[in-house]
Amino acid sequence: MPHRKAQNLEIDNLDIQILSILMKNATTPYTEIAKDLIVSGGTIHVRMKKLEEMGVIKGASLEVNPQKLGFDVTAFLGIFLEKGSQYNAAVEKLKTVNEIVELHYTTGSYSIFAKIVCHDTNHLREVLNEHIQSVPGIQRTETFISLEESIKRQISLD
Amino acid sequence: MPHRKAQNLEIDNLDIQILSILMKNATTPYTEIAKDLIVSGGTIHVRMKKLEEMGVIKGASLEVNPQKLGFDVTAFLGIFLEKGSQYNAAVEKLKTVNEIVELHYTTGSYSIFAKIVCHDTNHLREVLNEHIQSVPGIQRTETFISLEESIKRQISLD
DNA sequence: GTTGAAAAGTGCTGCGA
DNA sequence: TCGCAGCACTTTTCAAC
Repeated sequence: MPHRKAQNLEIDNLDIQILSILMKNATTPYTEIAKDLIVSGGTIHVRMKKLEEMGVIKGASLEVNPQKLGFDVTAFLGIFLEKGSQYNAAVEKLKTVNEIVELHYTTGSYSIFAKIVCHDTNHLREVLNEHIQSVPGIQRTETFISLEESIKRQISLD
Repeated sequence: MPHRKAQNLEIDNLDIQILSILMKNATTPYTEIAKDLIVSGGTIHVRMKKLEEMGVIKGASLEVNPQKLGFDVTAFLGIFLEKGSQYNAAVEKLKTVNEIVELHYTTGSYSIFAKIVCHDTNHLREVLNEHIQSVPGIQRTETFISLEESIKRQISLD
């Protein structure tokens, strides 16, 4: 097996600054970032490639406004499992429920914590009754409907 | 005031298909989308501009892996307020807490529901004690630490 | 509203320091 | 390892359908 190509796998201050700019606006041109940070465009490119290889960058995604697309109800679900060992099987079932956008295995009162986006309250009730509470192992759920999303942002690297 | 420029402000099937592709990978070139949907590149551009003006598209953001940047602890907080009327004042204070990435005004047991990302459990405790529980109007909080994020995706438009 | 091509700008790949 | 310059590609614009 050949020796792995030596390369710097640490994240330095320049990397952090690049990420910080792109996390606010992923469409910022490399040339503009380069100008701001007083380095060449090629350097930005090399750093981005390194960060991608390291797995720091998972990709870029388009942020849409769900309400404008007819998704008016965002809710959080606390899910109780009969036994913790049923987690993996339950998650596999829940992955097929498209309305679930986020799902965590958590400490505290609930076993599973999920975020769900639906068209309206009827749609929410339908998903809860027909697709979630029917999953084997799921005992009961508690629903928290979001009336207002006041903060939505990325982690700050500063 | 001049007459507003007439333009189609409805979202049709083509718009949905464009959004669907870009929500999976925001870096897909317009030319490739155009080829897939059998329209010209110019059309994709016009539609995207319309969707931006309509506020359907909020922007594009880089997805990073928080763990690789030293953020190992994700948690959800259920926050109890003394009075619901203190919501706005409390949110203003909480906006200054950088570790909070998402905050909702919810129905159910809690008044406020927040998602928080920290370096480690000590950092989490510090933020809770010093920056959150000290906010006027906040009575107490319940913490759910995420041990595993099993689902993280966007809403499906299909 | 859509098309197709031209113009402007960006991303990528060597070579040199 | 970084910076510069040329090439390939994408985005953007615009006249015409």
